[in-house]
Amino acid sequence: MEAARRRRRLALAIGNSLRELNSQLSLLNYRVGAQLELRDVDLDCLDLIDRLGPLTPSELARMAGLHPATITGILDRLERGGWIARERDPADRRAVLVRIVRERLPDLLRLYAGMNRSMNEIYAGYDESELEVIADFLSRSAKAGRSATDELSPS
Amino acid sequence: MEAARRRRRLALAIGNSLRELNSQLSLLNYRVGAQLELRDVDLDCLDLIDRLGPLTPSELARMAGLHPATITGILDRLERGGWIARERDPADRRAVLVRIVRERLPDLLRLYAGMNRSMNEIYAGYDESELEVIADFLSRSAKAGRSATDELSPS
DNA sequence: TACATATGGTACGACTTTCGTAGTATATGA
DNA sequence: TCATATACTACGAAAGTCGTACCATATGTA
Repeated sequence: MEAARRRRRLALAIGNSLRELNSQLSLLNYRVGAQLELRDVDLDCLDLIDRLGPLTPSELARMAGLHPATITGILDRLERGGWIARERDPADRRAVLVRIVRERLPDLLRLYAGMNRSMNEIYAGYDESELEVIADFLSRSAKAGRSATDELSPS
Repeated sequence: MEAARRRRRLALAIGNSLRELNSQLSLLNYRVGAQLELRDVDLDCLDLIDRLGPLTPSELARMAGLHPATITGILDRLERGGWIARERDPADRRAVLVRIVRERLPDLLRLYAGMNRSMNEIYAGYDESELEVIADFLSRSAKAGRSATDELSPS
């Protein structure tokens, strides 16, 4: 069947692009981190803190798959740079709540400005239904990534 | 304009999914690396070696944005695990050519099997023209990532 | 050819990061 | 009230990173 072969070829192309995109975004994060004197794992954590709101170091450790003591070091660096703040949890005074310092965010976004501009240009080339297909695909893929990761972890 | 707002919302959703996908794939790589007693940077390099064929440590250092001496350590780990082989370049006997050991690849792919299965299920939900849109989008995004990274590097 | 200079890779050592363990503070349950 | 569990971090050992130096080889010049 000719159609099946075309589909296989497309799936392969998607997989390769996904791999390369992942590789490029990792490298971009690495470079951004270097500019800010942060490690890429620091930026990963900062992203999680931004997306998942104020959370405790333990939760962050679980989400990032890192040892709690490692998180301490990462938070030390992020705090020293003024990217996050550590606050006591009023409900549980053993716990610490990590929150992002929003005033500092523009300094980070500035470094992603080039990427954002390019992405906006790319969006402009698609009509609304195509954008919906893309959004849907990415959302499903992210979910697939989450499941695959969970399967691998011995938790 | 209603349409413009819908487009903005879709662009935002795509950006968020992309961010989360990147985060998830990084985490997946990290977990896969842990299973193989490799660092995630090792896997990044292995991926580059796989995609860009046999290359020298210097080229790899440039592609990965790492110090040449760091590459030595990474290659040592990869070689010790049997993932790559170092060979003298017949054309330039100072140089070393790093090539991937294909026989060892299944051990790596096995760990990505869950992700691959999920992705295949996702592909199955789209028709051919939709897959083309997705492939095109990802390819452009990867290229955008490459440009954005190059802009940030002081090379 | 002979020599100076440039380049590729790695060994070495200083510095940093990571993570297992232990310790302190607080919470929970009997 | 006391025992136990949990949250976080300090500390130290082990590993990773990277600037420098070094050796081998290549390239350019006389």
